[in-house]
Amino acid sequence: MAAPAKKPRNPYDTKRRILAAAKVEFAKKGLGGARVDDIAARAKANKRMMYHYFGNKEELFRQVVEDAYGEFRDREAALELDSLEPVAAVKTLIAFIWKYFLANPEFITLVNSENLHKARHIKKSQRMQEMNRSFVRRMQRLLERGVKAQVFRKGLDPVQVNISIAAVGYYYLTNRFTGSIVFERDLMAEDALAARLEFNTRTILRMICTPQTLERIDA
Amino acid sequence: MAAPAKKPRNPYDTKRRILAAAKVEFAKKGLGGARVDDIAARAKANKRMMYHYFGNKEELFRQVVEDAYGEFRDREAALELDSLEPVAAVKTLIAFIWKYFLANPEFITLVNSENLHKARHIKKSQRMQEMNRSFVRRMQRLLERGVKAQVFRKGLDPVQVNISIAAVGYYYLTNRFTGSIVFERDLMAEDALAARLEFNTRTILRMICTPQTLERIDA
Amino acid sequence: MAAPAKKPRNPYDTKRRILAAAKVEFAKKGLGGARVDDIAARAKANKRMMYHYFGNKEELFRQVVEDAYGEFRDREAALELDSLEPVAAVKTLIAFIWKYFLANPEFITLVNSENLHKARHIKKSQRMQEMNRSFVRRMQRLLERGVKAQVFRKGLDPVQVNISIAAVGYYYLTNRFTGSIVFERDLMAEDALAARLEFNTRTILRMICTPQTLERIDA
Amino acid sequence: MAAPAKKPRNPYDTKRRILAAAKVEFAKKGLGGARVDDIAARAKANKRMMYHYFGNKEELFRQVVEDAYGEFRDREAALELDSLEPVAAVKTLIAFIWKYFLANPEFITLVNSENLHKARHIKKSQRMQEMNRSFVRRMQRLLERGVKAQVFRKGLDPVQVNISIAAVGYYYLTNRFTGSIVFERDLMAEDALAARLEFNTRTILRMICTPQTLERIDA
DNA sequence: TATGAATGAGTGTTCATTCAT
DNA sequence: AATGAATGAACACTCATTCAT
Repeated sequence: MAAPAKKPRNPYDTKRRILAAAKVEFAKKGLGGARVDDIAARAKANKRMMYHYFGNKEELFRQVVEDAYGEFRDREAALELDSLEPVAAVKTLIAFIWKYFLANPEFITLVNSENLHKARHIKKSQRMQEMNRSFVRRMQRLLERGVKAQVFRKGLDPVQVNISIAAVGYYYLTNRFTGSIVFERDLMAEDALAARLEFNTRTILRMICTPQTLERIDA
Repeated sequence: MAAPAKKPRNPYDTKRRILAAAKVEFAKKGLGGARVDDIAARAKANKRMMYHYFGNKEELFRQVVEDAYGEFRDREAALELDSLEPVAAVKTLIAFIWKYFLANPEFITLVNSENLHKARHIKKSQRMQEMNRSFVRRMQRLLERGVKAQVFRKGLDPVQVNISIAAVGYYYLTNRFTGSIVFERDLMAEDALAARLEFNTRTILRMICTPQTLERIDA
Repeated sequence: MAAPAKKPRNPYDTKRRILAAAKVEFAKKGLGGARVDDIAARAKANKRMMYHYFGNKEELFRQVVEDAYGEFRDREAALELDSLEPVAAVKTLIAFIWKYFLANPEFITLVNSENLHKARHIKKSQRMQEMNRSFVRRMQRLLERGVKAQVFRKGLDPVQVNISIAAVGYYYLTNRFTGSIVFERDLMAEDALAARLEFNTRTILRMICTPQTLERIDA
Repeated sequence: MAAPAKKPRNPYDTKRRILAAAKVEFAKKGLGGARVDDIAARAKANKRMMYHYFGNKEELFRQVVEDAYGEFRDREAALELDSLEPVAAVKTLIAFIWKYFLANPEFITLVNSENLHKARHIKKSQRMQEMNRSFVRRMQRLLERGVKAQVFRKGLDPVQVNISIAAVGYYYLTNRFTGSIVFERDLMAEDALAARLEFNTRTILRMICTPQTLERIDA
C-alpha cells in the first residue's frame, strides 16, 4: 500500500488556519454556540492543535477578537487621514468604516459576542489598549484640524463623534435581519446600502460641520 | 397515604413566571448559552412545564423576543407623539428610546441574539408585522407634519430616520463594555449617559430640521 | 412494532446500583483509574443518572468510601465485644478484622485510594466522625476491662493497639501481590492465611496481655 | 543559519532526571493518575526522551518500582545486621524500616500502586527475585542466631516476622491521612511518631523474644 | 540526542428533551 | 397541572503515543 500523502508540517500555518476558522465559527454562532470540533474541522487541523496553540476555547476567542480589532485599527490607520483636509478625511472615515463593516460582518458579530460577555476576554489586554489609544488620538487631531480650519464646530467630543460614526453604520448592519422584517424592506439591497451610506455621511457632517461649511458643501 | 401539601396551582402565573425567567436568561447568555434548567429554576417551576406551555426552547425564545418587541412598541405608542408639535415629538421619541434601552438592557441583547440567528424565529410572525407597521407609519406622519410646519427638511426617509434614532443610542449601550475599554472611560457613568443623550438629540435634530429651525432652537 | 420492555422506575434502586458498581470500579482501578462510563455500564444505568444522584465522580467516590467505612464499623459494632471476656473479645476482634479484610478486599483498596488523595474526600464528613468515635471508645472500654481483670497490661494506648491489630492484617493483604513475589510463596493459599491469622493473634496478645495471662493461655 | 545554543547533551543525566521525576509523579498520583507530560516537565526533558529511554509509561513505572525496591534493599543490606547481636539487630532493623518509610513516603505509595495492579510490572523481573532472596535469607540467619543464643523463640517463620515488622510501620504511615481523621489525632506529630516506633519495637520483641529475654531487657 | 507538531481514542460532564406517575 | 427519573447525543478538554526534522 502506498503511503498516503502527508500534509507538510507548518506550525505557523496551522495556527493561522485555526484562527481563521475560529473567526468564522465564532462570528456565526457566538462564543457559546461555536463548536471546537467544527473549528478544527474547518481549519483542517486536529482538535488537539487548538489546545496546543491556544490553551482553550476562551483563549482562542480572545485571540480572535483581539486580532479582529487589530486588523480594523490597522486598516483605519492606513487611511492616513492626517494627509487629507478635514471634511474629506471625515467622509473617508465614514465610508471606510461602513465598507469595512459590510465586507467583514464577522467583526460586528464578534464585538457583539464580546459585549454579551461583558468584554471579559479583552479587559486585560495591553495590545487592545495600545491599538485604541492611537485610534482615539487620530480622531482628536482630525477634529482639532477642522476647528482650526473653521470647518468643524468647536467643543466636539471626539469620543462621541467616533461612537456616532460607528453607530449609524453598525446598528443598521447588525440588525439587518430583524430590520428587514420590521421595515419590510431588503436593507441589504445594493441601492439601500448606497442610500444608507449617503444618509449617514450627511448625519455626521451636519453634526460636526459649521453651518457655513454645510452650505458650501451642500450637505 | 395522605397527599403531601402542594403549591397552589396557577397555570397562568406559572407561564408568566417562565416567560420572565426566560427573558432574563436569554438576555444574559443568548439563545445557545441559556439553560433550560436555569430558566425553570429561576421561574421556580418544573422544567417539564416549559415544554408543556411552549413546546421547546426555541419556541420559548421566539415568544420572549416577540413579547419584548411588543412591549417596546406598546410603550412607544403610548407616547402619543401625534399630539405633540413635531420638534418636541422627535425629542420625546429620542429620549424615550434612549431611556427604554437603558432601563431594559435585555431588549438589546435579545435583539442581538435574534439577529445572530438571522431573525429566523420572528420571520413568520404576523404579530410582529402588525406591531411594526403602525410604528413605521407613526414616524411617517411625524415627518410629514414637520415638513408641513416647515420645521423638518423635505424628502427624509422615515425608515432611515428611525434607524438612526435607535442606532445612536443602541450602539452606545450594546457596546458599552468594549467601548469602556476602547475609550478608557466609564460610558455608563451618570454624566456620561446624560452627555450622550444630549449629543444624540443634537445629531438627529441637525439631520432632520431645516437650518432656520436649528437656528431658532439653537441646536 | 411492539413496545420494548421498559425497566420499571425505581429511583432508590438505581442509586443503590450505581453505588455498588462504583465500589467495584473504584476498588479495582482507584479514583483516577475508574471510568464513569464503566460504572454506569456495570450499574446498568444511564451515565447521566450518576450526575443526577451524586453530582460528580468525586462526590460518588466520597459516598462509596463513607459507606465502606460505615459498613465496616456497623459489622464491628455488631460483634458486641462488651459481652465477651477481654481476651476472647480481642481474639474475636482480630479474627473479625482479618476476615472482613479477606472477604471485602475493596475496603482496603478504597482506603488506600483515599489516602493517596490525602483523605480529602472524607475530611469534612460528620458521619465519619460519629462512626469512628464510638469505635475508638469500644476499644478503650475493652482495654480497661482487661486491666481491671488483670489480664491486660496497664498503660496501653487504645489507638496504638487498634492500629496494630488492623496493621498486621491489612499490610499482609494489601501487599499480597508484591509479597507473593518478594517471598516466593503464595500468601493467599488457605494454610498461609490460617497461619497468618494465628501469627497475628499471637503478636497482639503477646503485646497486650500480662506475662501471667500469656502463660495461662499458652500464647 | 547558525545553530542555536543547545543545552549540553548528557544522556545519562537525562535518563536519571526522568526516573527521578517519574518517581515523584507516580508516587503522588499513582500509575493511572500520573501524566507523561508532567513527568517530562518535572524532569526538564522532552517527552519524547521518555519514550526513547523507557519505551512507554508502564515500562517507566516498572523501572521506578524496581529501583525503589532496589534502593530499599541496598540500604537494608548496608545495616550489616550480621555483625550485631540478635536483639540489637532486630531493634536496628525495626528502626531502619520505620525511618526509611518516613523519609521515603514515595516507596509506600509506589508499592501500593503496584499492588493495585496486582504486581504485574515486577512479576517477571529477575532483579527483584535476586534482591529479595538475599533479604529473606538475612532475616533467616538473624532468627537462627537468636535461637542459638537463646534470646529468640524457636520455630518462628522468618517471613511472618518480616511481614509484621514492615506491617506495623507501613500501615500507620500509608493510612496516616484517614488515620488522623479516624482517631482525631495528628499521627504525624513528632511525639506521635516516636511513640509509634517505641510501640512497634515492643510489639515485635514481645513476639519473637523468649520470656526470659523480655524480662532482662524489660520489654 | 533532542524537540515541537500532530493525532485518535477517550474523559468527565452537560444538554434539551421525553417518560412514568 | 405538576414533577422527578431517565436518556442519548454532544460538549470541552485530555491522554499516551507517534511523526518529521
